[in-house]
Amino acid sequence: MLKKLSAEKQLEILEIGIAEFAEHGPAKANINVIARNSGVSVGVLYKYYENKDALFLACLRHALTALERVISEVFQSSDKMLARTEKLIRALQRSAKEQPCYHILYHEITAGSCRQYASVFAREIEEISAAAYGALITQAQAEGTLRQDMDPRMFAFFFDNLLMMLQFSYCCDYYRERFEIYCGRDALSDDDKVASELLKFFESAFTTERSQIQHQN
Amino acid sequence: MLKKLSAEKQLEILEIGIAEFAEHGPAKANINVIARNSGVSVGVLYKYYENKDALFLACLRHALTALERVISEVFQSSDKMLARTEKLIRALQRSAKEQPCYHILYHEITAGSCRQYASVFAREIEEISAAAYGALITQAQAEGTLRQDMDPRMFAFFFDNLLMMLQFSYCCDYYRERFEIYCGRDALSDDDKVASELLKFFESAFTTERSQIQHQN
Amino acid sequence: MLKKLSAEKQLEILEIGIAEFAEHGPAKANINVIARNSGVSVGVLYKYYENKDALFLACLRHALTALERVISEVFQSSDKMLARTEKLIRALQRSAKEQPCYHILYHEITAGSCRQYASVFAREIEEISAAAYGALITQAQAEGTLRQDMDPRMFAFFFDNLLMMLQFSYCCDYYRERFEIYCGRDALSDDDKVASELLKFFESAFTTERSQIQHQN
Amino acid sequence: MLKKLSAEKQLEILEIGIAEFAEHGPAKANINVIARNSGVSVGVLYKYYENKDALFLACLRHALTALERVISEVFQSSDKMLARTEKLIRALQRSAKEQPCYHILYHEITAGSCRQYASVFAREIEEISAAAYGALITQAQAEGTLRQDMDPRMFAFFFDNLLMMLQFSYCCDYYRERFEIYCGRDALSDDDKVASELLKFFESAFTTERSQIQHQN
DNA sequence: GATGAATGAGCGTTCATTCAT
DNA sequence: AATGAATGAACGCTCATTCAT
Repeated sequence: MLKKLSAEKQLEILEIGIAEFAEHGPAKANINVIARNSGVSVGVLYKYYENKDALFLACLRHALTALERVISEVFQSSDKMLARTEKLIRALQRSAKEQPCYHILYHEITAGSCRQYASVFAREIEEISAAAYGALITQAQAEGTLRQDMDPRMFAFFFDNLLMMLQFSYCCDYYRERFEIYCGRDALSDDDKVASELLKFFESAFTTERSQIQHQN
Repeated sequence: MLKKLSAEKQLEILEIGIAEFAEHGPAKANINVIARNSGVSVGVLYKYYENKDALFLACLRHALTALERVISEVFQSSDKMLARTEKLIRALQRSAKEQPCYHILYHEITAGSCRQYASVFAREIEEISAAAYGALITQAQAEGTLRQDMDPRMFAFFFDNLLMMLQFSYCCDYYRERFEIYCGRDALSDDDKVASELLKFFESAFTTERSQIQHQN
Repeated sequence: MLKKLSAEKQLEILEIGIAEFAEHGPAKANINVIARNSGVSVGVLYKYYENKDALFLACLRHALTALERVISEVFQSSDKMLARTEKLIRALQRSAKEQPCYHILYHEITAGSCRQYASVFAREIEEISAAAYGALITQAQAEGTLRQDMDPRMFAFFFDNLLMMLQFSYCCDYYRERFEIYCGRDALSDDDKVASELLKFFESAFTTERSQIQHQN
Repeated sequence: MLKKLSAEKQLEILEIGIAEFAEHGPAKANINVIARNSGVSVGVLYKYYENKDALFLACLRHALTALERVISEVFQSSDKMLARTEKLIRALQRSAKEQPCYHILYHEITAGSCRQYASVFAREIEEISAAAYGALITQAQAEGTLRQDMDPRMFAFFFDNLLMMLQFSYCCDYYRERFEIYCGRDALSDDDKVASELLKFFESAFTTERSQIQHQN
């Protein structure tokens, strides 16, 4: 369906759309505003996207693709679990600050206004990371670098929960505010501190069992 | 706010409102539907609540008060850290299943459509739990039941992150779907398993440091 | 669904609607104009009629009911065929001049823009008159006041064709123009002449057969 | 009007336009669809036709010219009134089945959406046939093959009314449905029956007067 | 000249809010 | 005070028309 609109224009529409949808949510976002801000007419929007919903989904997909790229880059490396985790944390911190709207939009799918897409998108998005994390963790357990006594899938789940909350804490208004309340006004800027603290939190979870066994002896 | 409507009616309005706002999100929720379902006229709604926003906030406050009660009940006890954590997990599991809309509404504040209330509500809601968790953790560190090498506020933050994600995973469509993807179709019903796994994850974080020091030796 | 709007207001909306739909056709008729001209808000229109289509159908039904009344009044009488036909012609002439829009709307159903309702409305409207005319004609044949050698249904069909064209010729712009071209500028005002000529045309069709048989002898 | 487009292309545009206008009515017909289906750009359409209206009128004129040809072919012959009438009926039946859209378009001018062209087109189209029929009838009366006691113009009018309704009954959805209701499901296919019955109806009108005089004696 | 992407006025429809009863 | 009918601004979407290429 996309044909002639210059690639940059297409991208601009998506970027503007992402900003609008992220700012007001899919329900309150205004198609006419997106058109105006993109410097195109509504007609163009409707030439390329069947309706508001379709445009929203296109914005979403664009944002998610970018986020996936961030994650998958980290997964290219052959680092050990902890090193990789640190890279992941750093990448999310950077990305959430550089492209907050992408992460906000990701968060938006979890809200009620997107209820209709919930199951479709959950499968599309989370299945990938669930599999990646699950595999990583199973492998780590096999190598003995991760405690043996936890369900790897649940471990992956808690692991990703912390990462999701981390990214949202850098860009979603409410979570950012909460972040400051919990960790102090500087938390948002002191990425090193946050990264190292989260890493410590993870680290213990990774390695405790053996030590606990020692401890019990 | 006037005071003539019977207490039950007021409550009913709030309950119905919570259901409607939770189902459709604040933007798409329909005031006229709330009135009809509550068995009152829109006129009454506007007598008691200045506008849709005000009604939403009232519903929100009602839901949050109930959630706070759940938490604070757990905090009444003088249990040790781990025991208390388990109680918290169990309470959240139960509450998220019994009153999903309350939790959904809580989640809704974090979405873009509520951007305007973000900072106000974050303070109102999170300051309490942040303080409670922070105090608990500081105390636990003092007592030696919690590792010393972590920032207590950050620790509280990660701790609460996991609990928030837990509650959302039981009632918000997207998170529930994701929960199943990560942990399997039975995760939603096997509360014991989830509770024990999350507890293990926490436990290690609580106690690792000493053992790691041992480990380093 | 109709509940509180005063009966007169309801009627006014229908009348204004009929005028608007008759003037511009269903596709070009403007809901906001109908609302404005009726002295109500669009909201009211949409409270009583689900959408433009539903309003159009309501207008149509209103007009058709009035037209049916005109016809059925003529059919109350126990006149002979010819007398009744004359009454019918006169009634249609009068009605088409007094309430042109009703007839125009009836004509509108036959146009392409109403294609979707064609079969439903044809059954609803024409079945009644087809049956009435058919019965009348069969009876007339039995009584010997009508030629025997014609299919009564086809006879009824041609009979009604002439009456339909007659009514349209008094109110639909094109047909009126055509009427004048065929019959002269005065035709539109000289109802007596038109009635008597049409009657003569019918009369011969009613009674020819016997005489033709005589003729053939 | 420019003259560069190949004659075939011009014709194709008109044919496609006729189909589109006939199917959806002038108001809902879509210029862009006509362009696409014709294999030309909208730009070309607007080069040759000032606007949608002009294109519609061109389609109309094309359709009407074809219909006139059908009629005028019948009028070439030097048949007697009845024979000629039969030929006319047959020609209309055939044409209405072979090129339904042409007849549908003709019918469309009579609808409200074409109100603006009513008088112009009525003159253009009906004056010719009115004159032809009028002359024919006057001549027939002079020859004594037609009853003397009727206004020839009115006679021509009723005569044409029946023919118009006949052609519409073969192609316009509503009229076709009505045709079946009046004359049975087979009427549409049994052209012979319809032609003969209509001819009988006419025949009597042509010749009644004398026989009635005889009858009165 | 031909193209068809782009335009944007215009309309159908919704629903938060008001106010006459 | 309570009602709920009525309001009308606002927004999604269409498509006749234009114009840069």
